[in-house]
Amino acid sequence: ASPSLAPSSDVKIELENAELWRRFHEHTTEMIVTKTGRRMFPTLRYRLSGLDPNATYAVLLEMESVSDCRYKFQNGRWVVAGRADPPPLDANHRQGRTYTHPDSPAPGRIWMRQPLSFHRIKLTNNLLDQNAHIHLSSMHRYVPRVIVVKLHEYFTSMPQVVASASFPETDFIAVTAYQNEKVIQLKIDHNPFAKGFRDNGGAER
Amino acid sequence: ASPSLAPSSDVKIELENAELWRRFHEHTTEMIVTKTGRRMFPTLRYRLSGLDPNATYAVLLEMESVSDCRYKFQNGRWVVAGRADPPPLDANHRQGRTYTHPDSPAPGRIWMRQPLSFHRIKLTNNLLDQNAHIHLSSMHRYVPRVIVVKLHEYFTSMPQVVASASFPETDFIAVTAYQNEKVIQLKIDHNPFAKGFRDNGGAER
DNA sequence: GATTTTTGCACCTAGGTGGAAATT
DNA sequence: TCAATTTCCACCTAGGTGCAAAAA
Repeated sequence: ASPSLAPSSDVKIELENAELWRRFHEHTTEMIVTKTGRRMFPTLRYRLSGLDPNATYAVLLEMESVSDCRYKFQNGRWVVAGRADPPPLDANHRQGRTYTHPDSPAPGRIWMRQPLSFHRIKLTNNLLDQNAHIHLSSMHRYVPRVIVVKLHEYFTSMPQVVASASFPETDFIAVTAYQNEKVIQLKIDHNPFAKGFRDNGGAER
Repeated sequence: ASPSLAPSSDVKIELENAELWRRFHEHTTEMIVTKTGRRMFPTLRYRLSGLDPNATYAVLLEMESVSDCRYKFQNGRWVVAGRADPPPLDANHRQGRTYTHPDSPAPGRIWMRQPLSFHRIKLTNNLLDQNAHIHLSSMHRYVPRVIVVKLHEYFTSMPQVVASASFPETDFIAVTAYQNEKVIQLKIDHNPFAKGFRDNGGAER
């Protein structure tokens, strides 16, 4: 139970709130993208272990394209609708799908102390957006990959990827408006910011 | 007007919102300290120039004790009330008066791009507070000092202080409740969060 | 037409104010 | 009694929701 110095191969990444993600995944998760950037719900939360408590790490999140297809929602189901659009490039000629966790860089001890949350991450469909948001194409599928990078005395030698993981239940389709009512209901039921849309259901008061 | 590579001695630190600070200073600035931590108003805002755009820096803020005295507010004035209490030590046996700007470490280019703000800093009188707040003693005087540290390849050699500055107009007395009505009025008039206490003054509704 | 995107909104969460009363 | 501190509060700022209508 006490933390120990482990070789890189023992670095472990776990999805903290996997159960909630599975409830969405069951109905095909949708995430809103907007011009100004929209947070994800559920939030991506991971637990790290096996890091060197005193070494310095950065943690990245990358949105990986899951298929070569474009999708549409038809007759209550998501179906393929042709080949994927080519990934658009931003002003810096990059795909802009990588996000650095704001606590980076930090010692392993800090990363392992408590689950790390990507709640501040924002998804956008606006290529001109410069606010470090993640650029995605609507109606395309993605899966988040978390990447742990060890920094060797910062810049003296190349950073080294010591672990990376993507969880199938966190796969989602980017949309500009929700398509599936079941997904909407799960968002309303579980996201505190959507409380205003909940039925009060019971005989309270 | 174009940024240039300057030797450390040309690093410049300016107080961004000096005029507002002077209006408070005129009446002796007071800052509230609480158990849970209270923000400062006015906010400390500085402008940096003359850094190496590509070198890595951290920016710190330290609260320096200004006098050996304890103060009290009597007959509408701040007067000396004996010798200062010894600075209490926190659980880590440190005075806990240094705050690292959350953007640290970052390249000089980033620090110079826009004024840097310490609006998230919180003052506390609670020694058990572990939330990286600044510990101060009520009824004592302090002046904030901003310190720019150059990080040489992170940990390979000692960090080097390349500049530091404290501005007399940012001097203040820590209090648990405001003493001077003029200071209260300036806070209410200028802090957006205190808008609820403003007289609507005009003939509006 | 039909589908996809944008905009403005009421309704929330989250948390920063000084006042006033209670406490130390 | 007095001075200093703590607690709770109404009233704000700031910004995250899905909805509905409008626009593309």
